[in-house]
Amino acid sequence: MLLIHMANNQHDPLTPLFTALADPTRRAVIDALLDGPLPVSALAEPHDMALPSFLKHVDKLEAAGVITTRKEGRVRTCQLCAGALGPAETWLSRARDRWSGKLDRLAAHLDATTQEKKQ
Amino acid sequence: MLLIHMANNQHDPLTPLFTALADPTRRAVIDALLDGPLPVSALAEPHDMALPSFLKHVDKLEAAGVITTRKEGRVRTCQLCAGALGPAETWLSRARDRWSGKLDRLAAHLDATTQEKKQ
DNA sequence: CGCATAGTTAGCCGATGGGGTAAGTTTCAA
DNA sequence: TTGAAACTTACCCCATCGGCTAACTATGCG
Repeated sequence: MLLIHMANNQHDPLTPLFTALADPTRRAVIDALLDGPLPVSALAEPHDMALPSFLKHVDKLEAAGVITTRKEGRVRTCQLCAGALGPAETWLSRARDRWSGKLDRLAAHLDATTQEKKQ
Repeated sequence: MLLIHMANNQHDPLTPLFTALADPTRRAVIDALLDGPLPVSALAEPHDMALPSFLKHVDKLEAAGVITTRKEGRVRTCQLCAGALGPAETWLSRARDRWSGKLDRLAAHLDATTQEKKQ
């Protein structure tokens, strides 16, 4: 089936993307980076967590393509990837569109039924 | 800190929501339900998976508040909850807004700098 | 040089995730 | 009343997740 094929497709960006978003720490990191690039230590500071634990989140965000990092000297600076969240937003808005379309068709059907009964 | 407090907050709907979306099988279920309610067996049919395994996905979608189910006789019918995906879409669109706002401010700053150099 | 800073690597831990089987329950229909 | 259909429950399996500590590397600074 089509859906299954798509789901098994290696190029599906949605699973790692939604997985990246499914953690409060990682969402907070994204949130912090919306104001501009930051080094790992600055990102980690508000989180009551050991650095290696925090680094796993950073690595996961990078693996999901949500952020990029570059190292200058000792400092690893993290930056959001423009448009990285797009596929997630697109999937959700398409779902909403199909859903409201279905509600419209339901309304149309009810109208038609009402018309029939009036006849 | 504010972010930390929000993250620990029990009422955060985003983590279960994004978690629900972070699996291709569950996204396919949502997709199927966009055309209207369906019984579990009909939902499960296209997926090459044992029913108890599939049921776990249904349960997780229900726990995340994405779907509701009601049982009539032997048949458990699943239905999307209207607006359930809203918080996810809202979070993403707010992120996009802040991101583009930041780009606007950057552009403004570059403009100002250019003006200064011209003086 | 010597020491602090900023990451990194390696490995441990308990919990959860996504799959499976086997067997039980409830309902419908012949 | 018997049997199939449609779940449901109870368990097992192994991989991954999200946290930890300890020890290591590499860079900047006085």
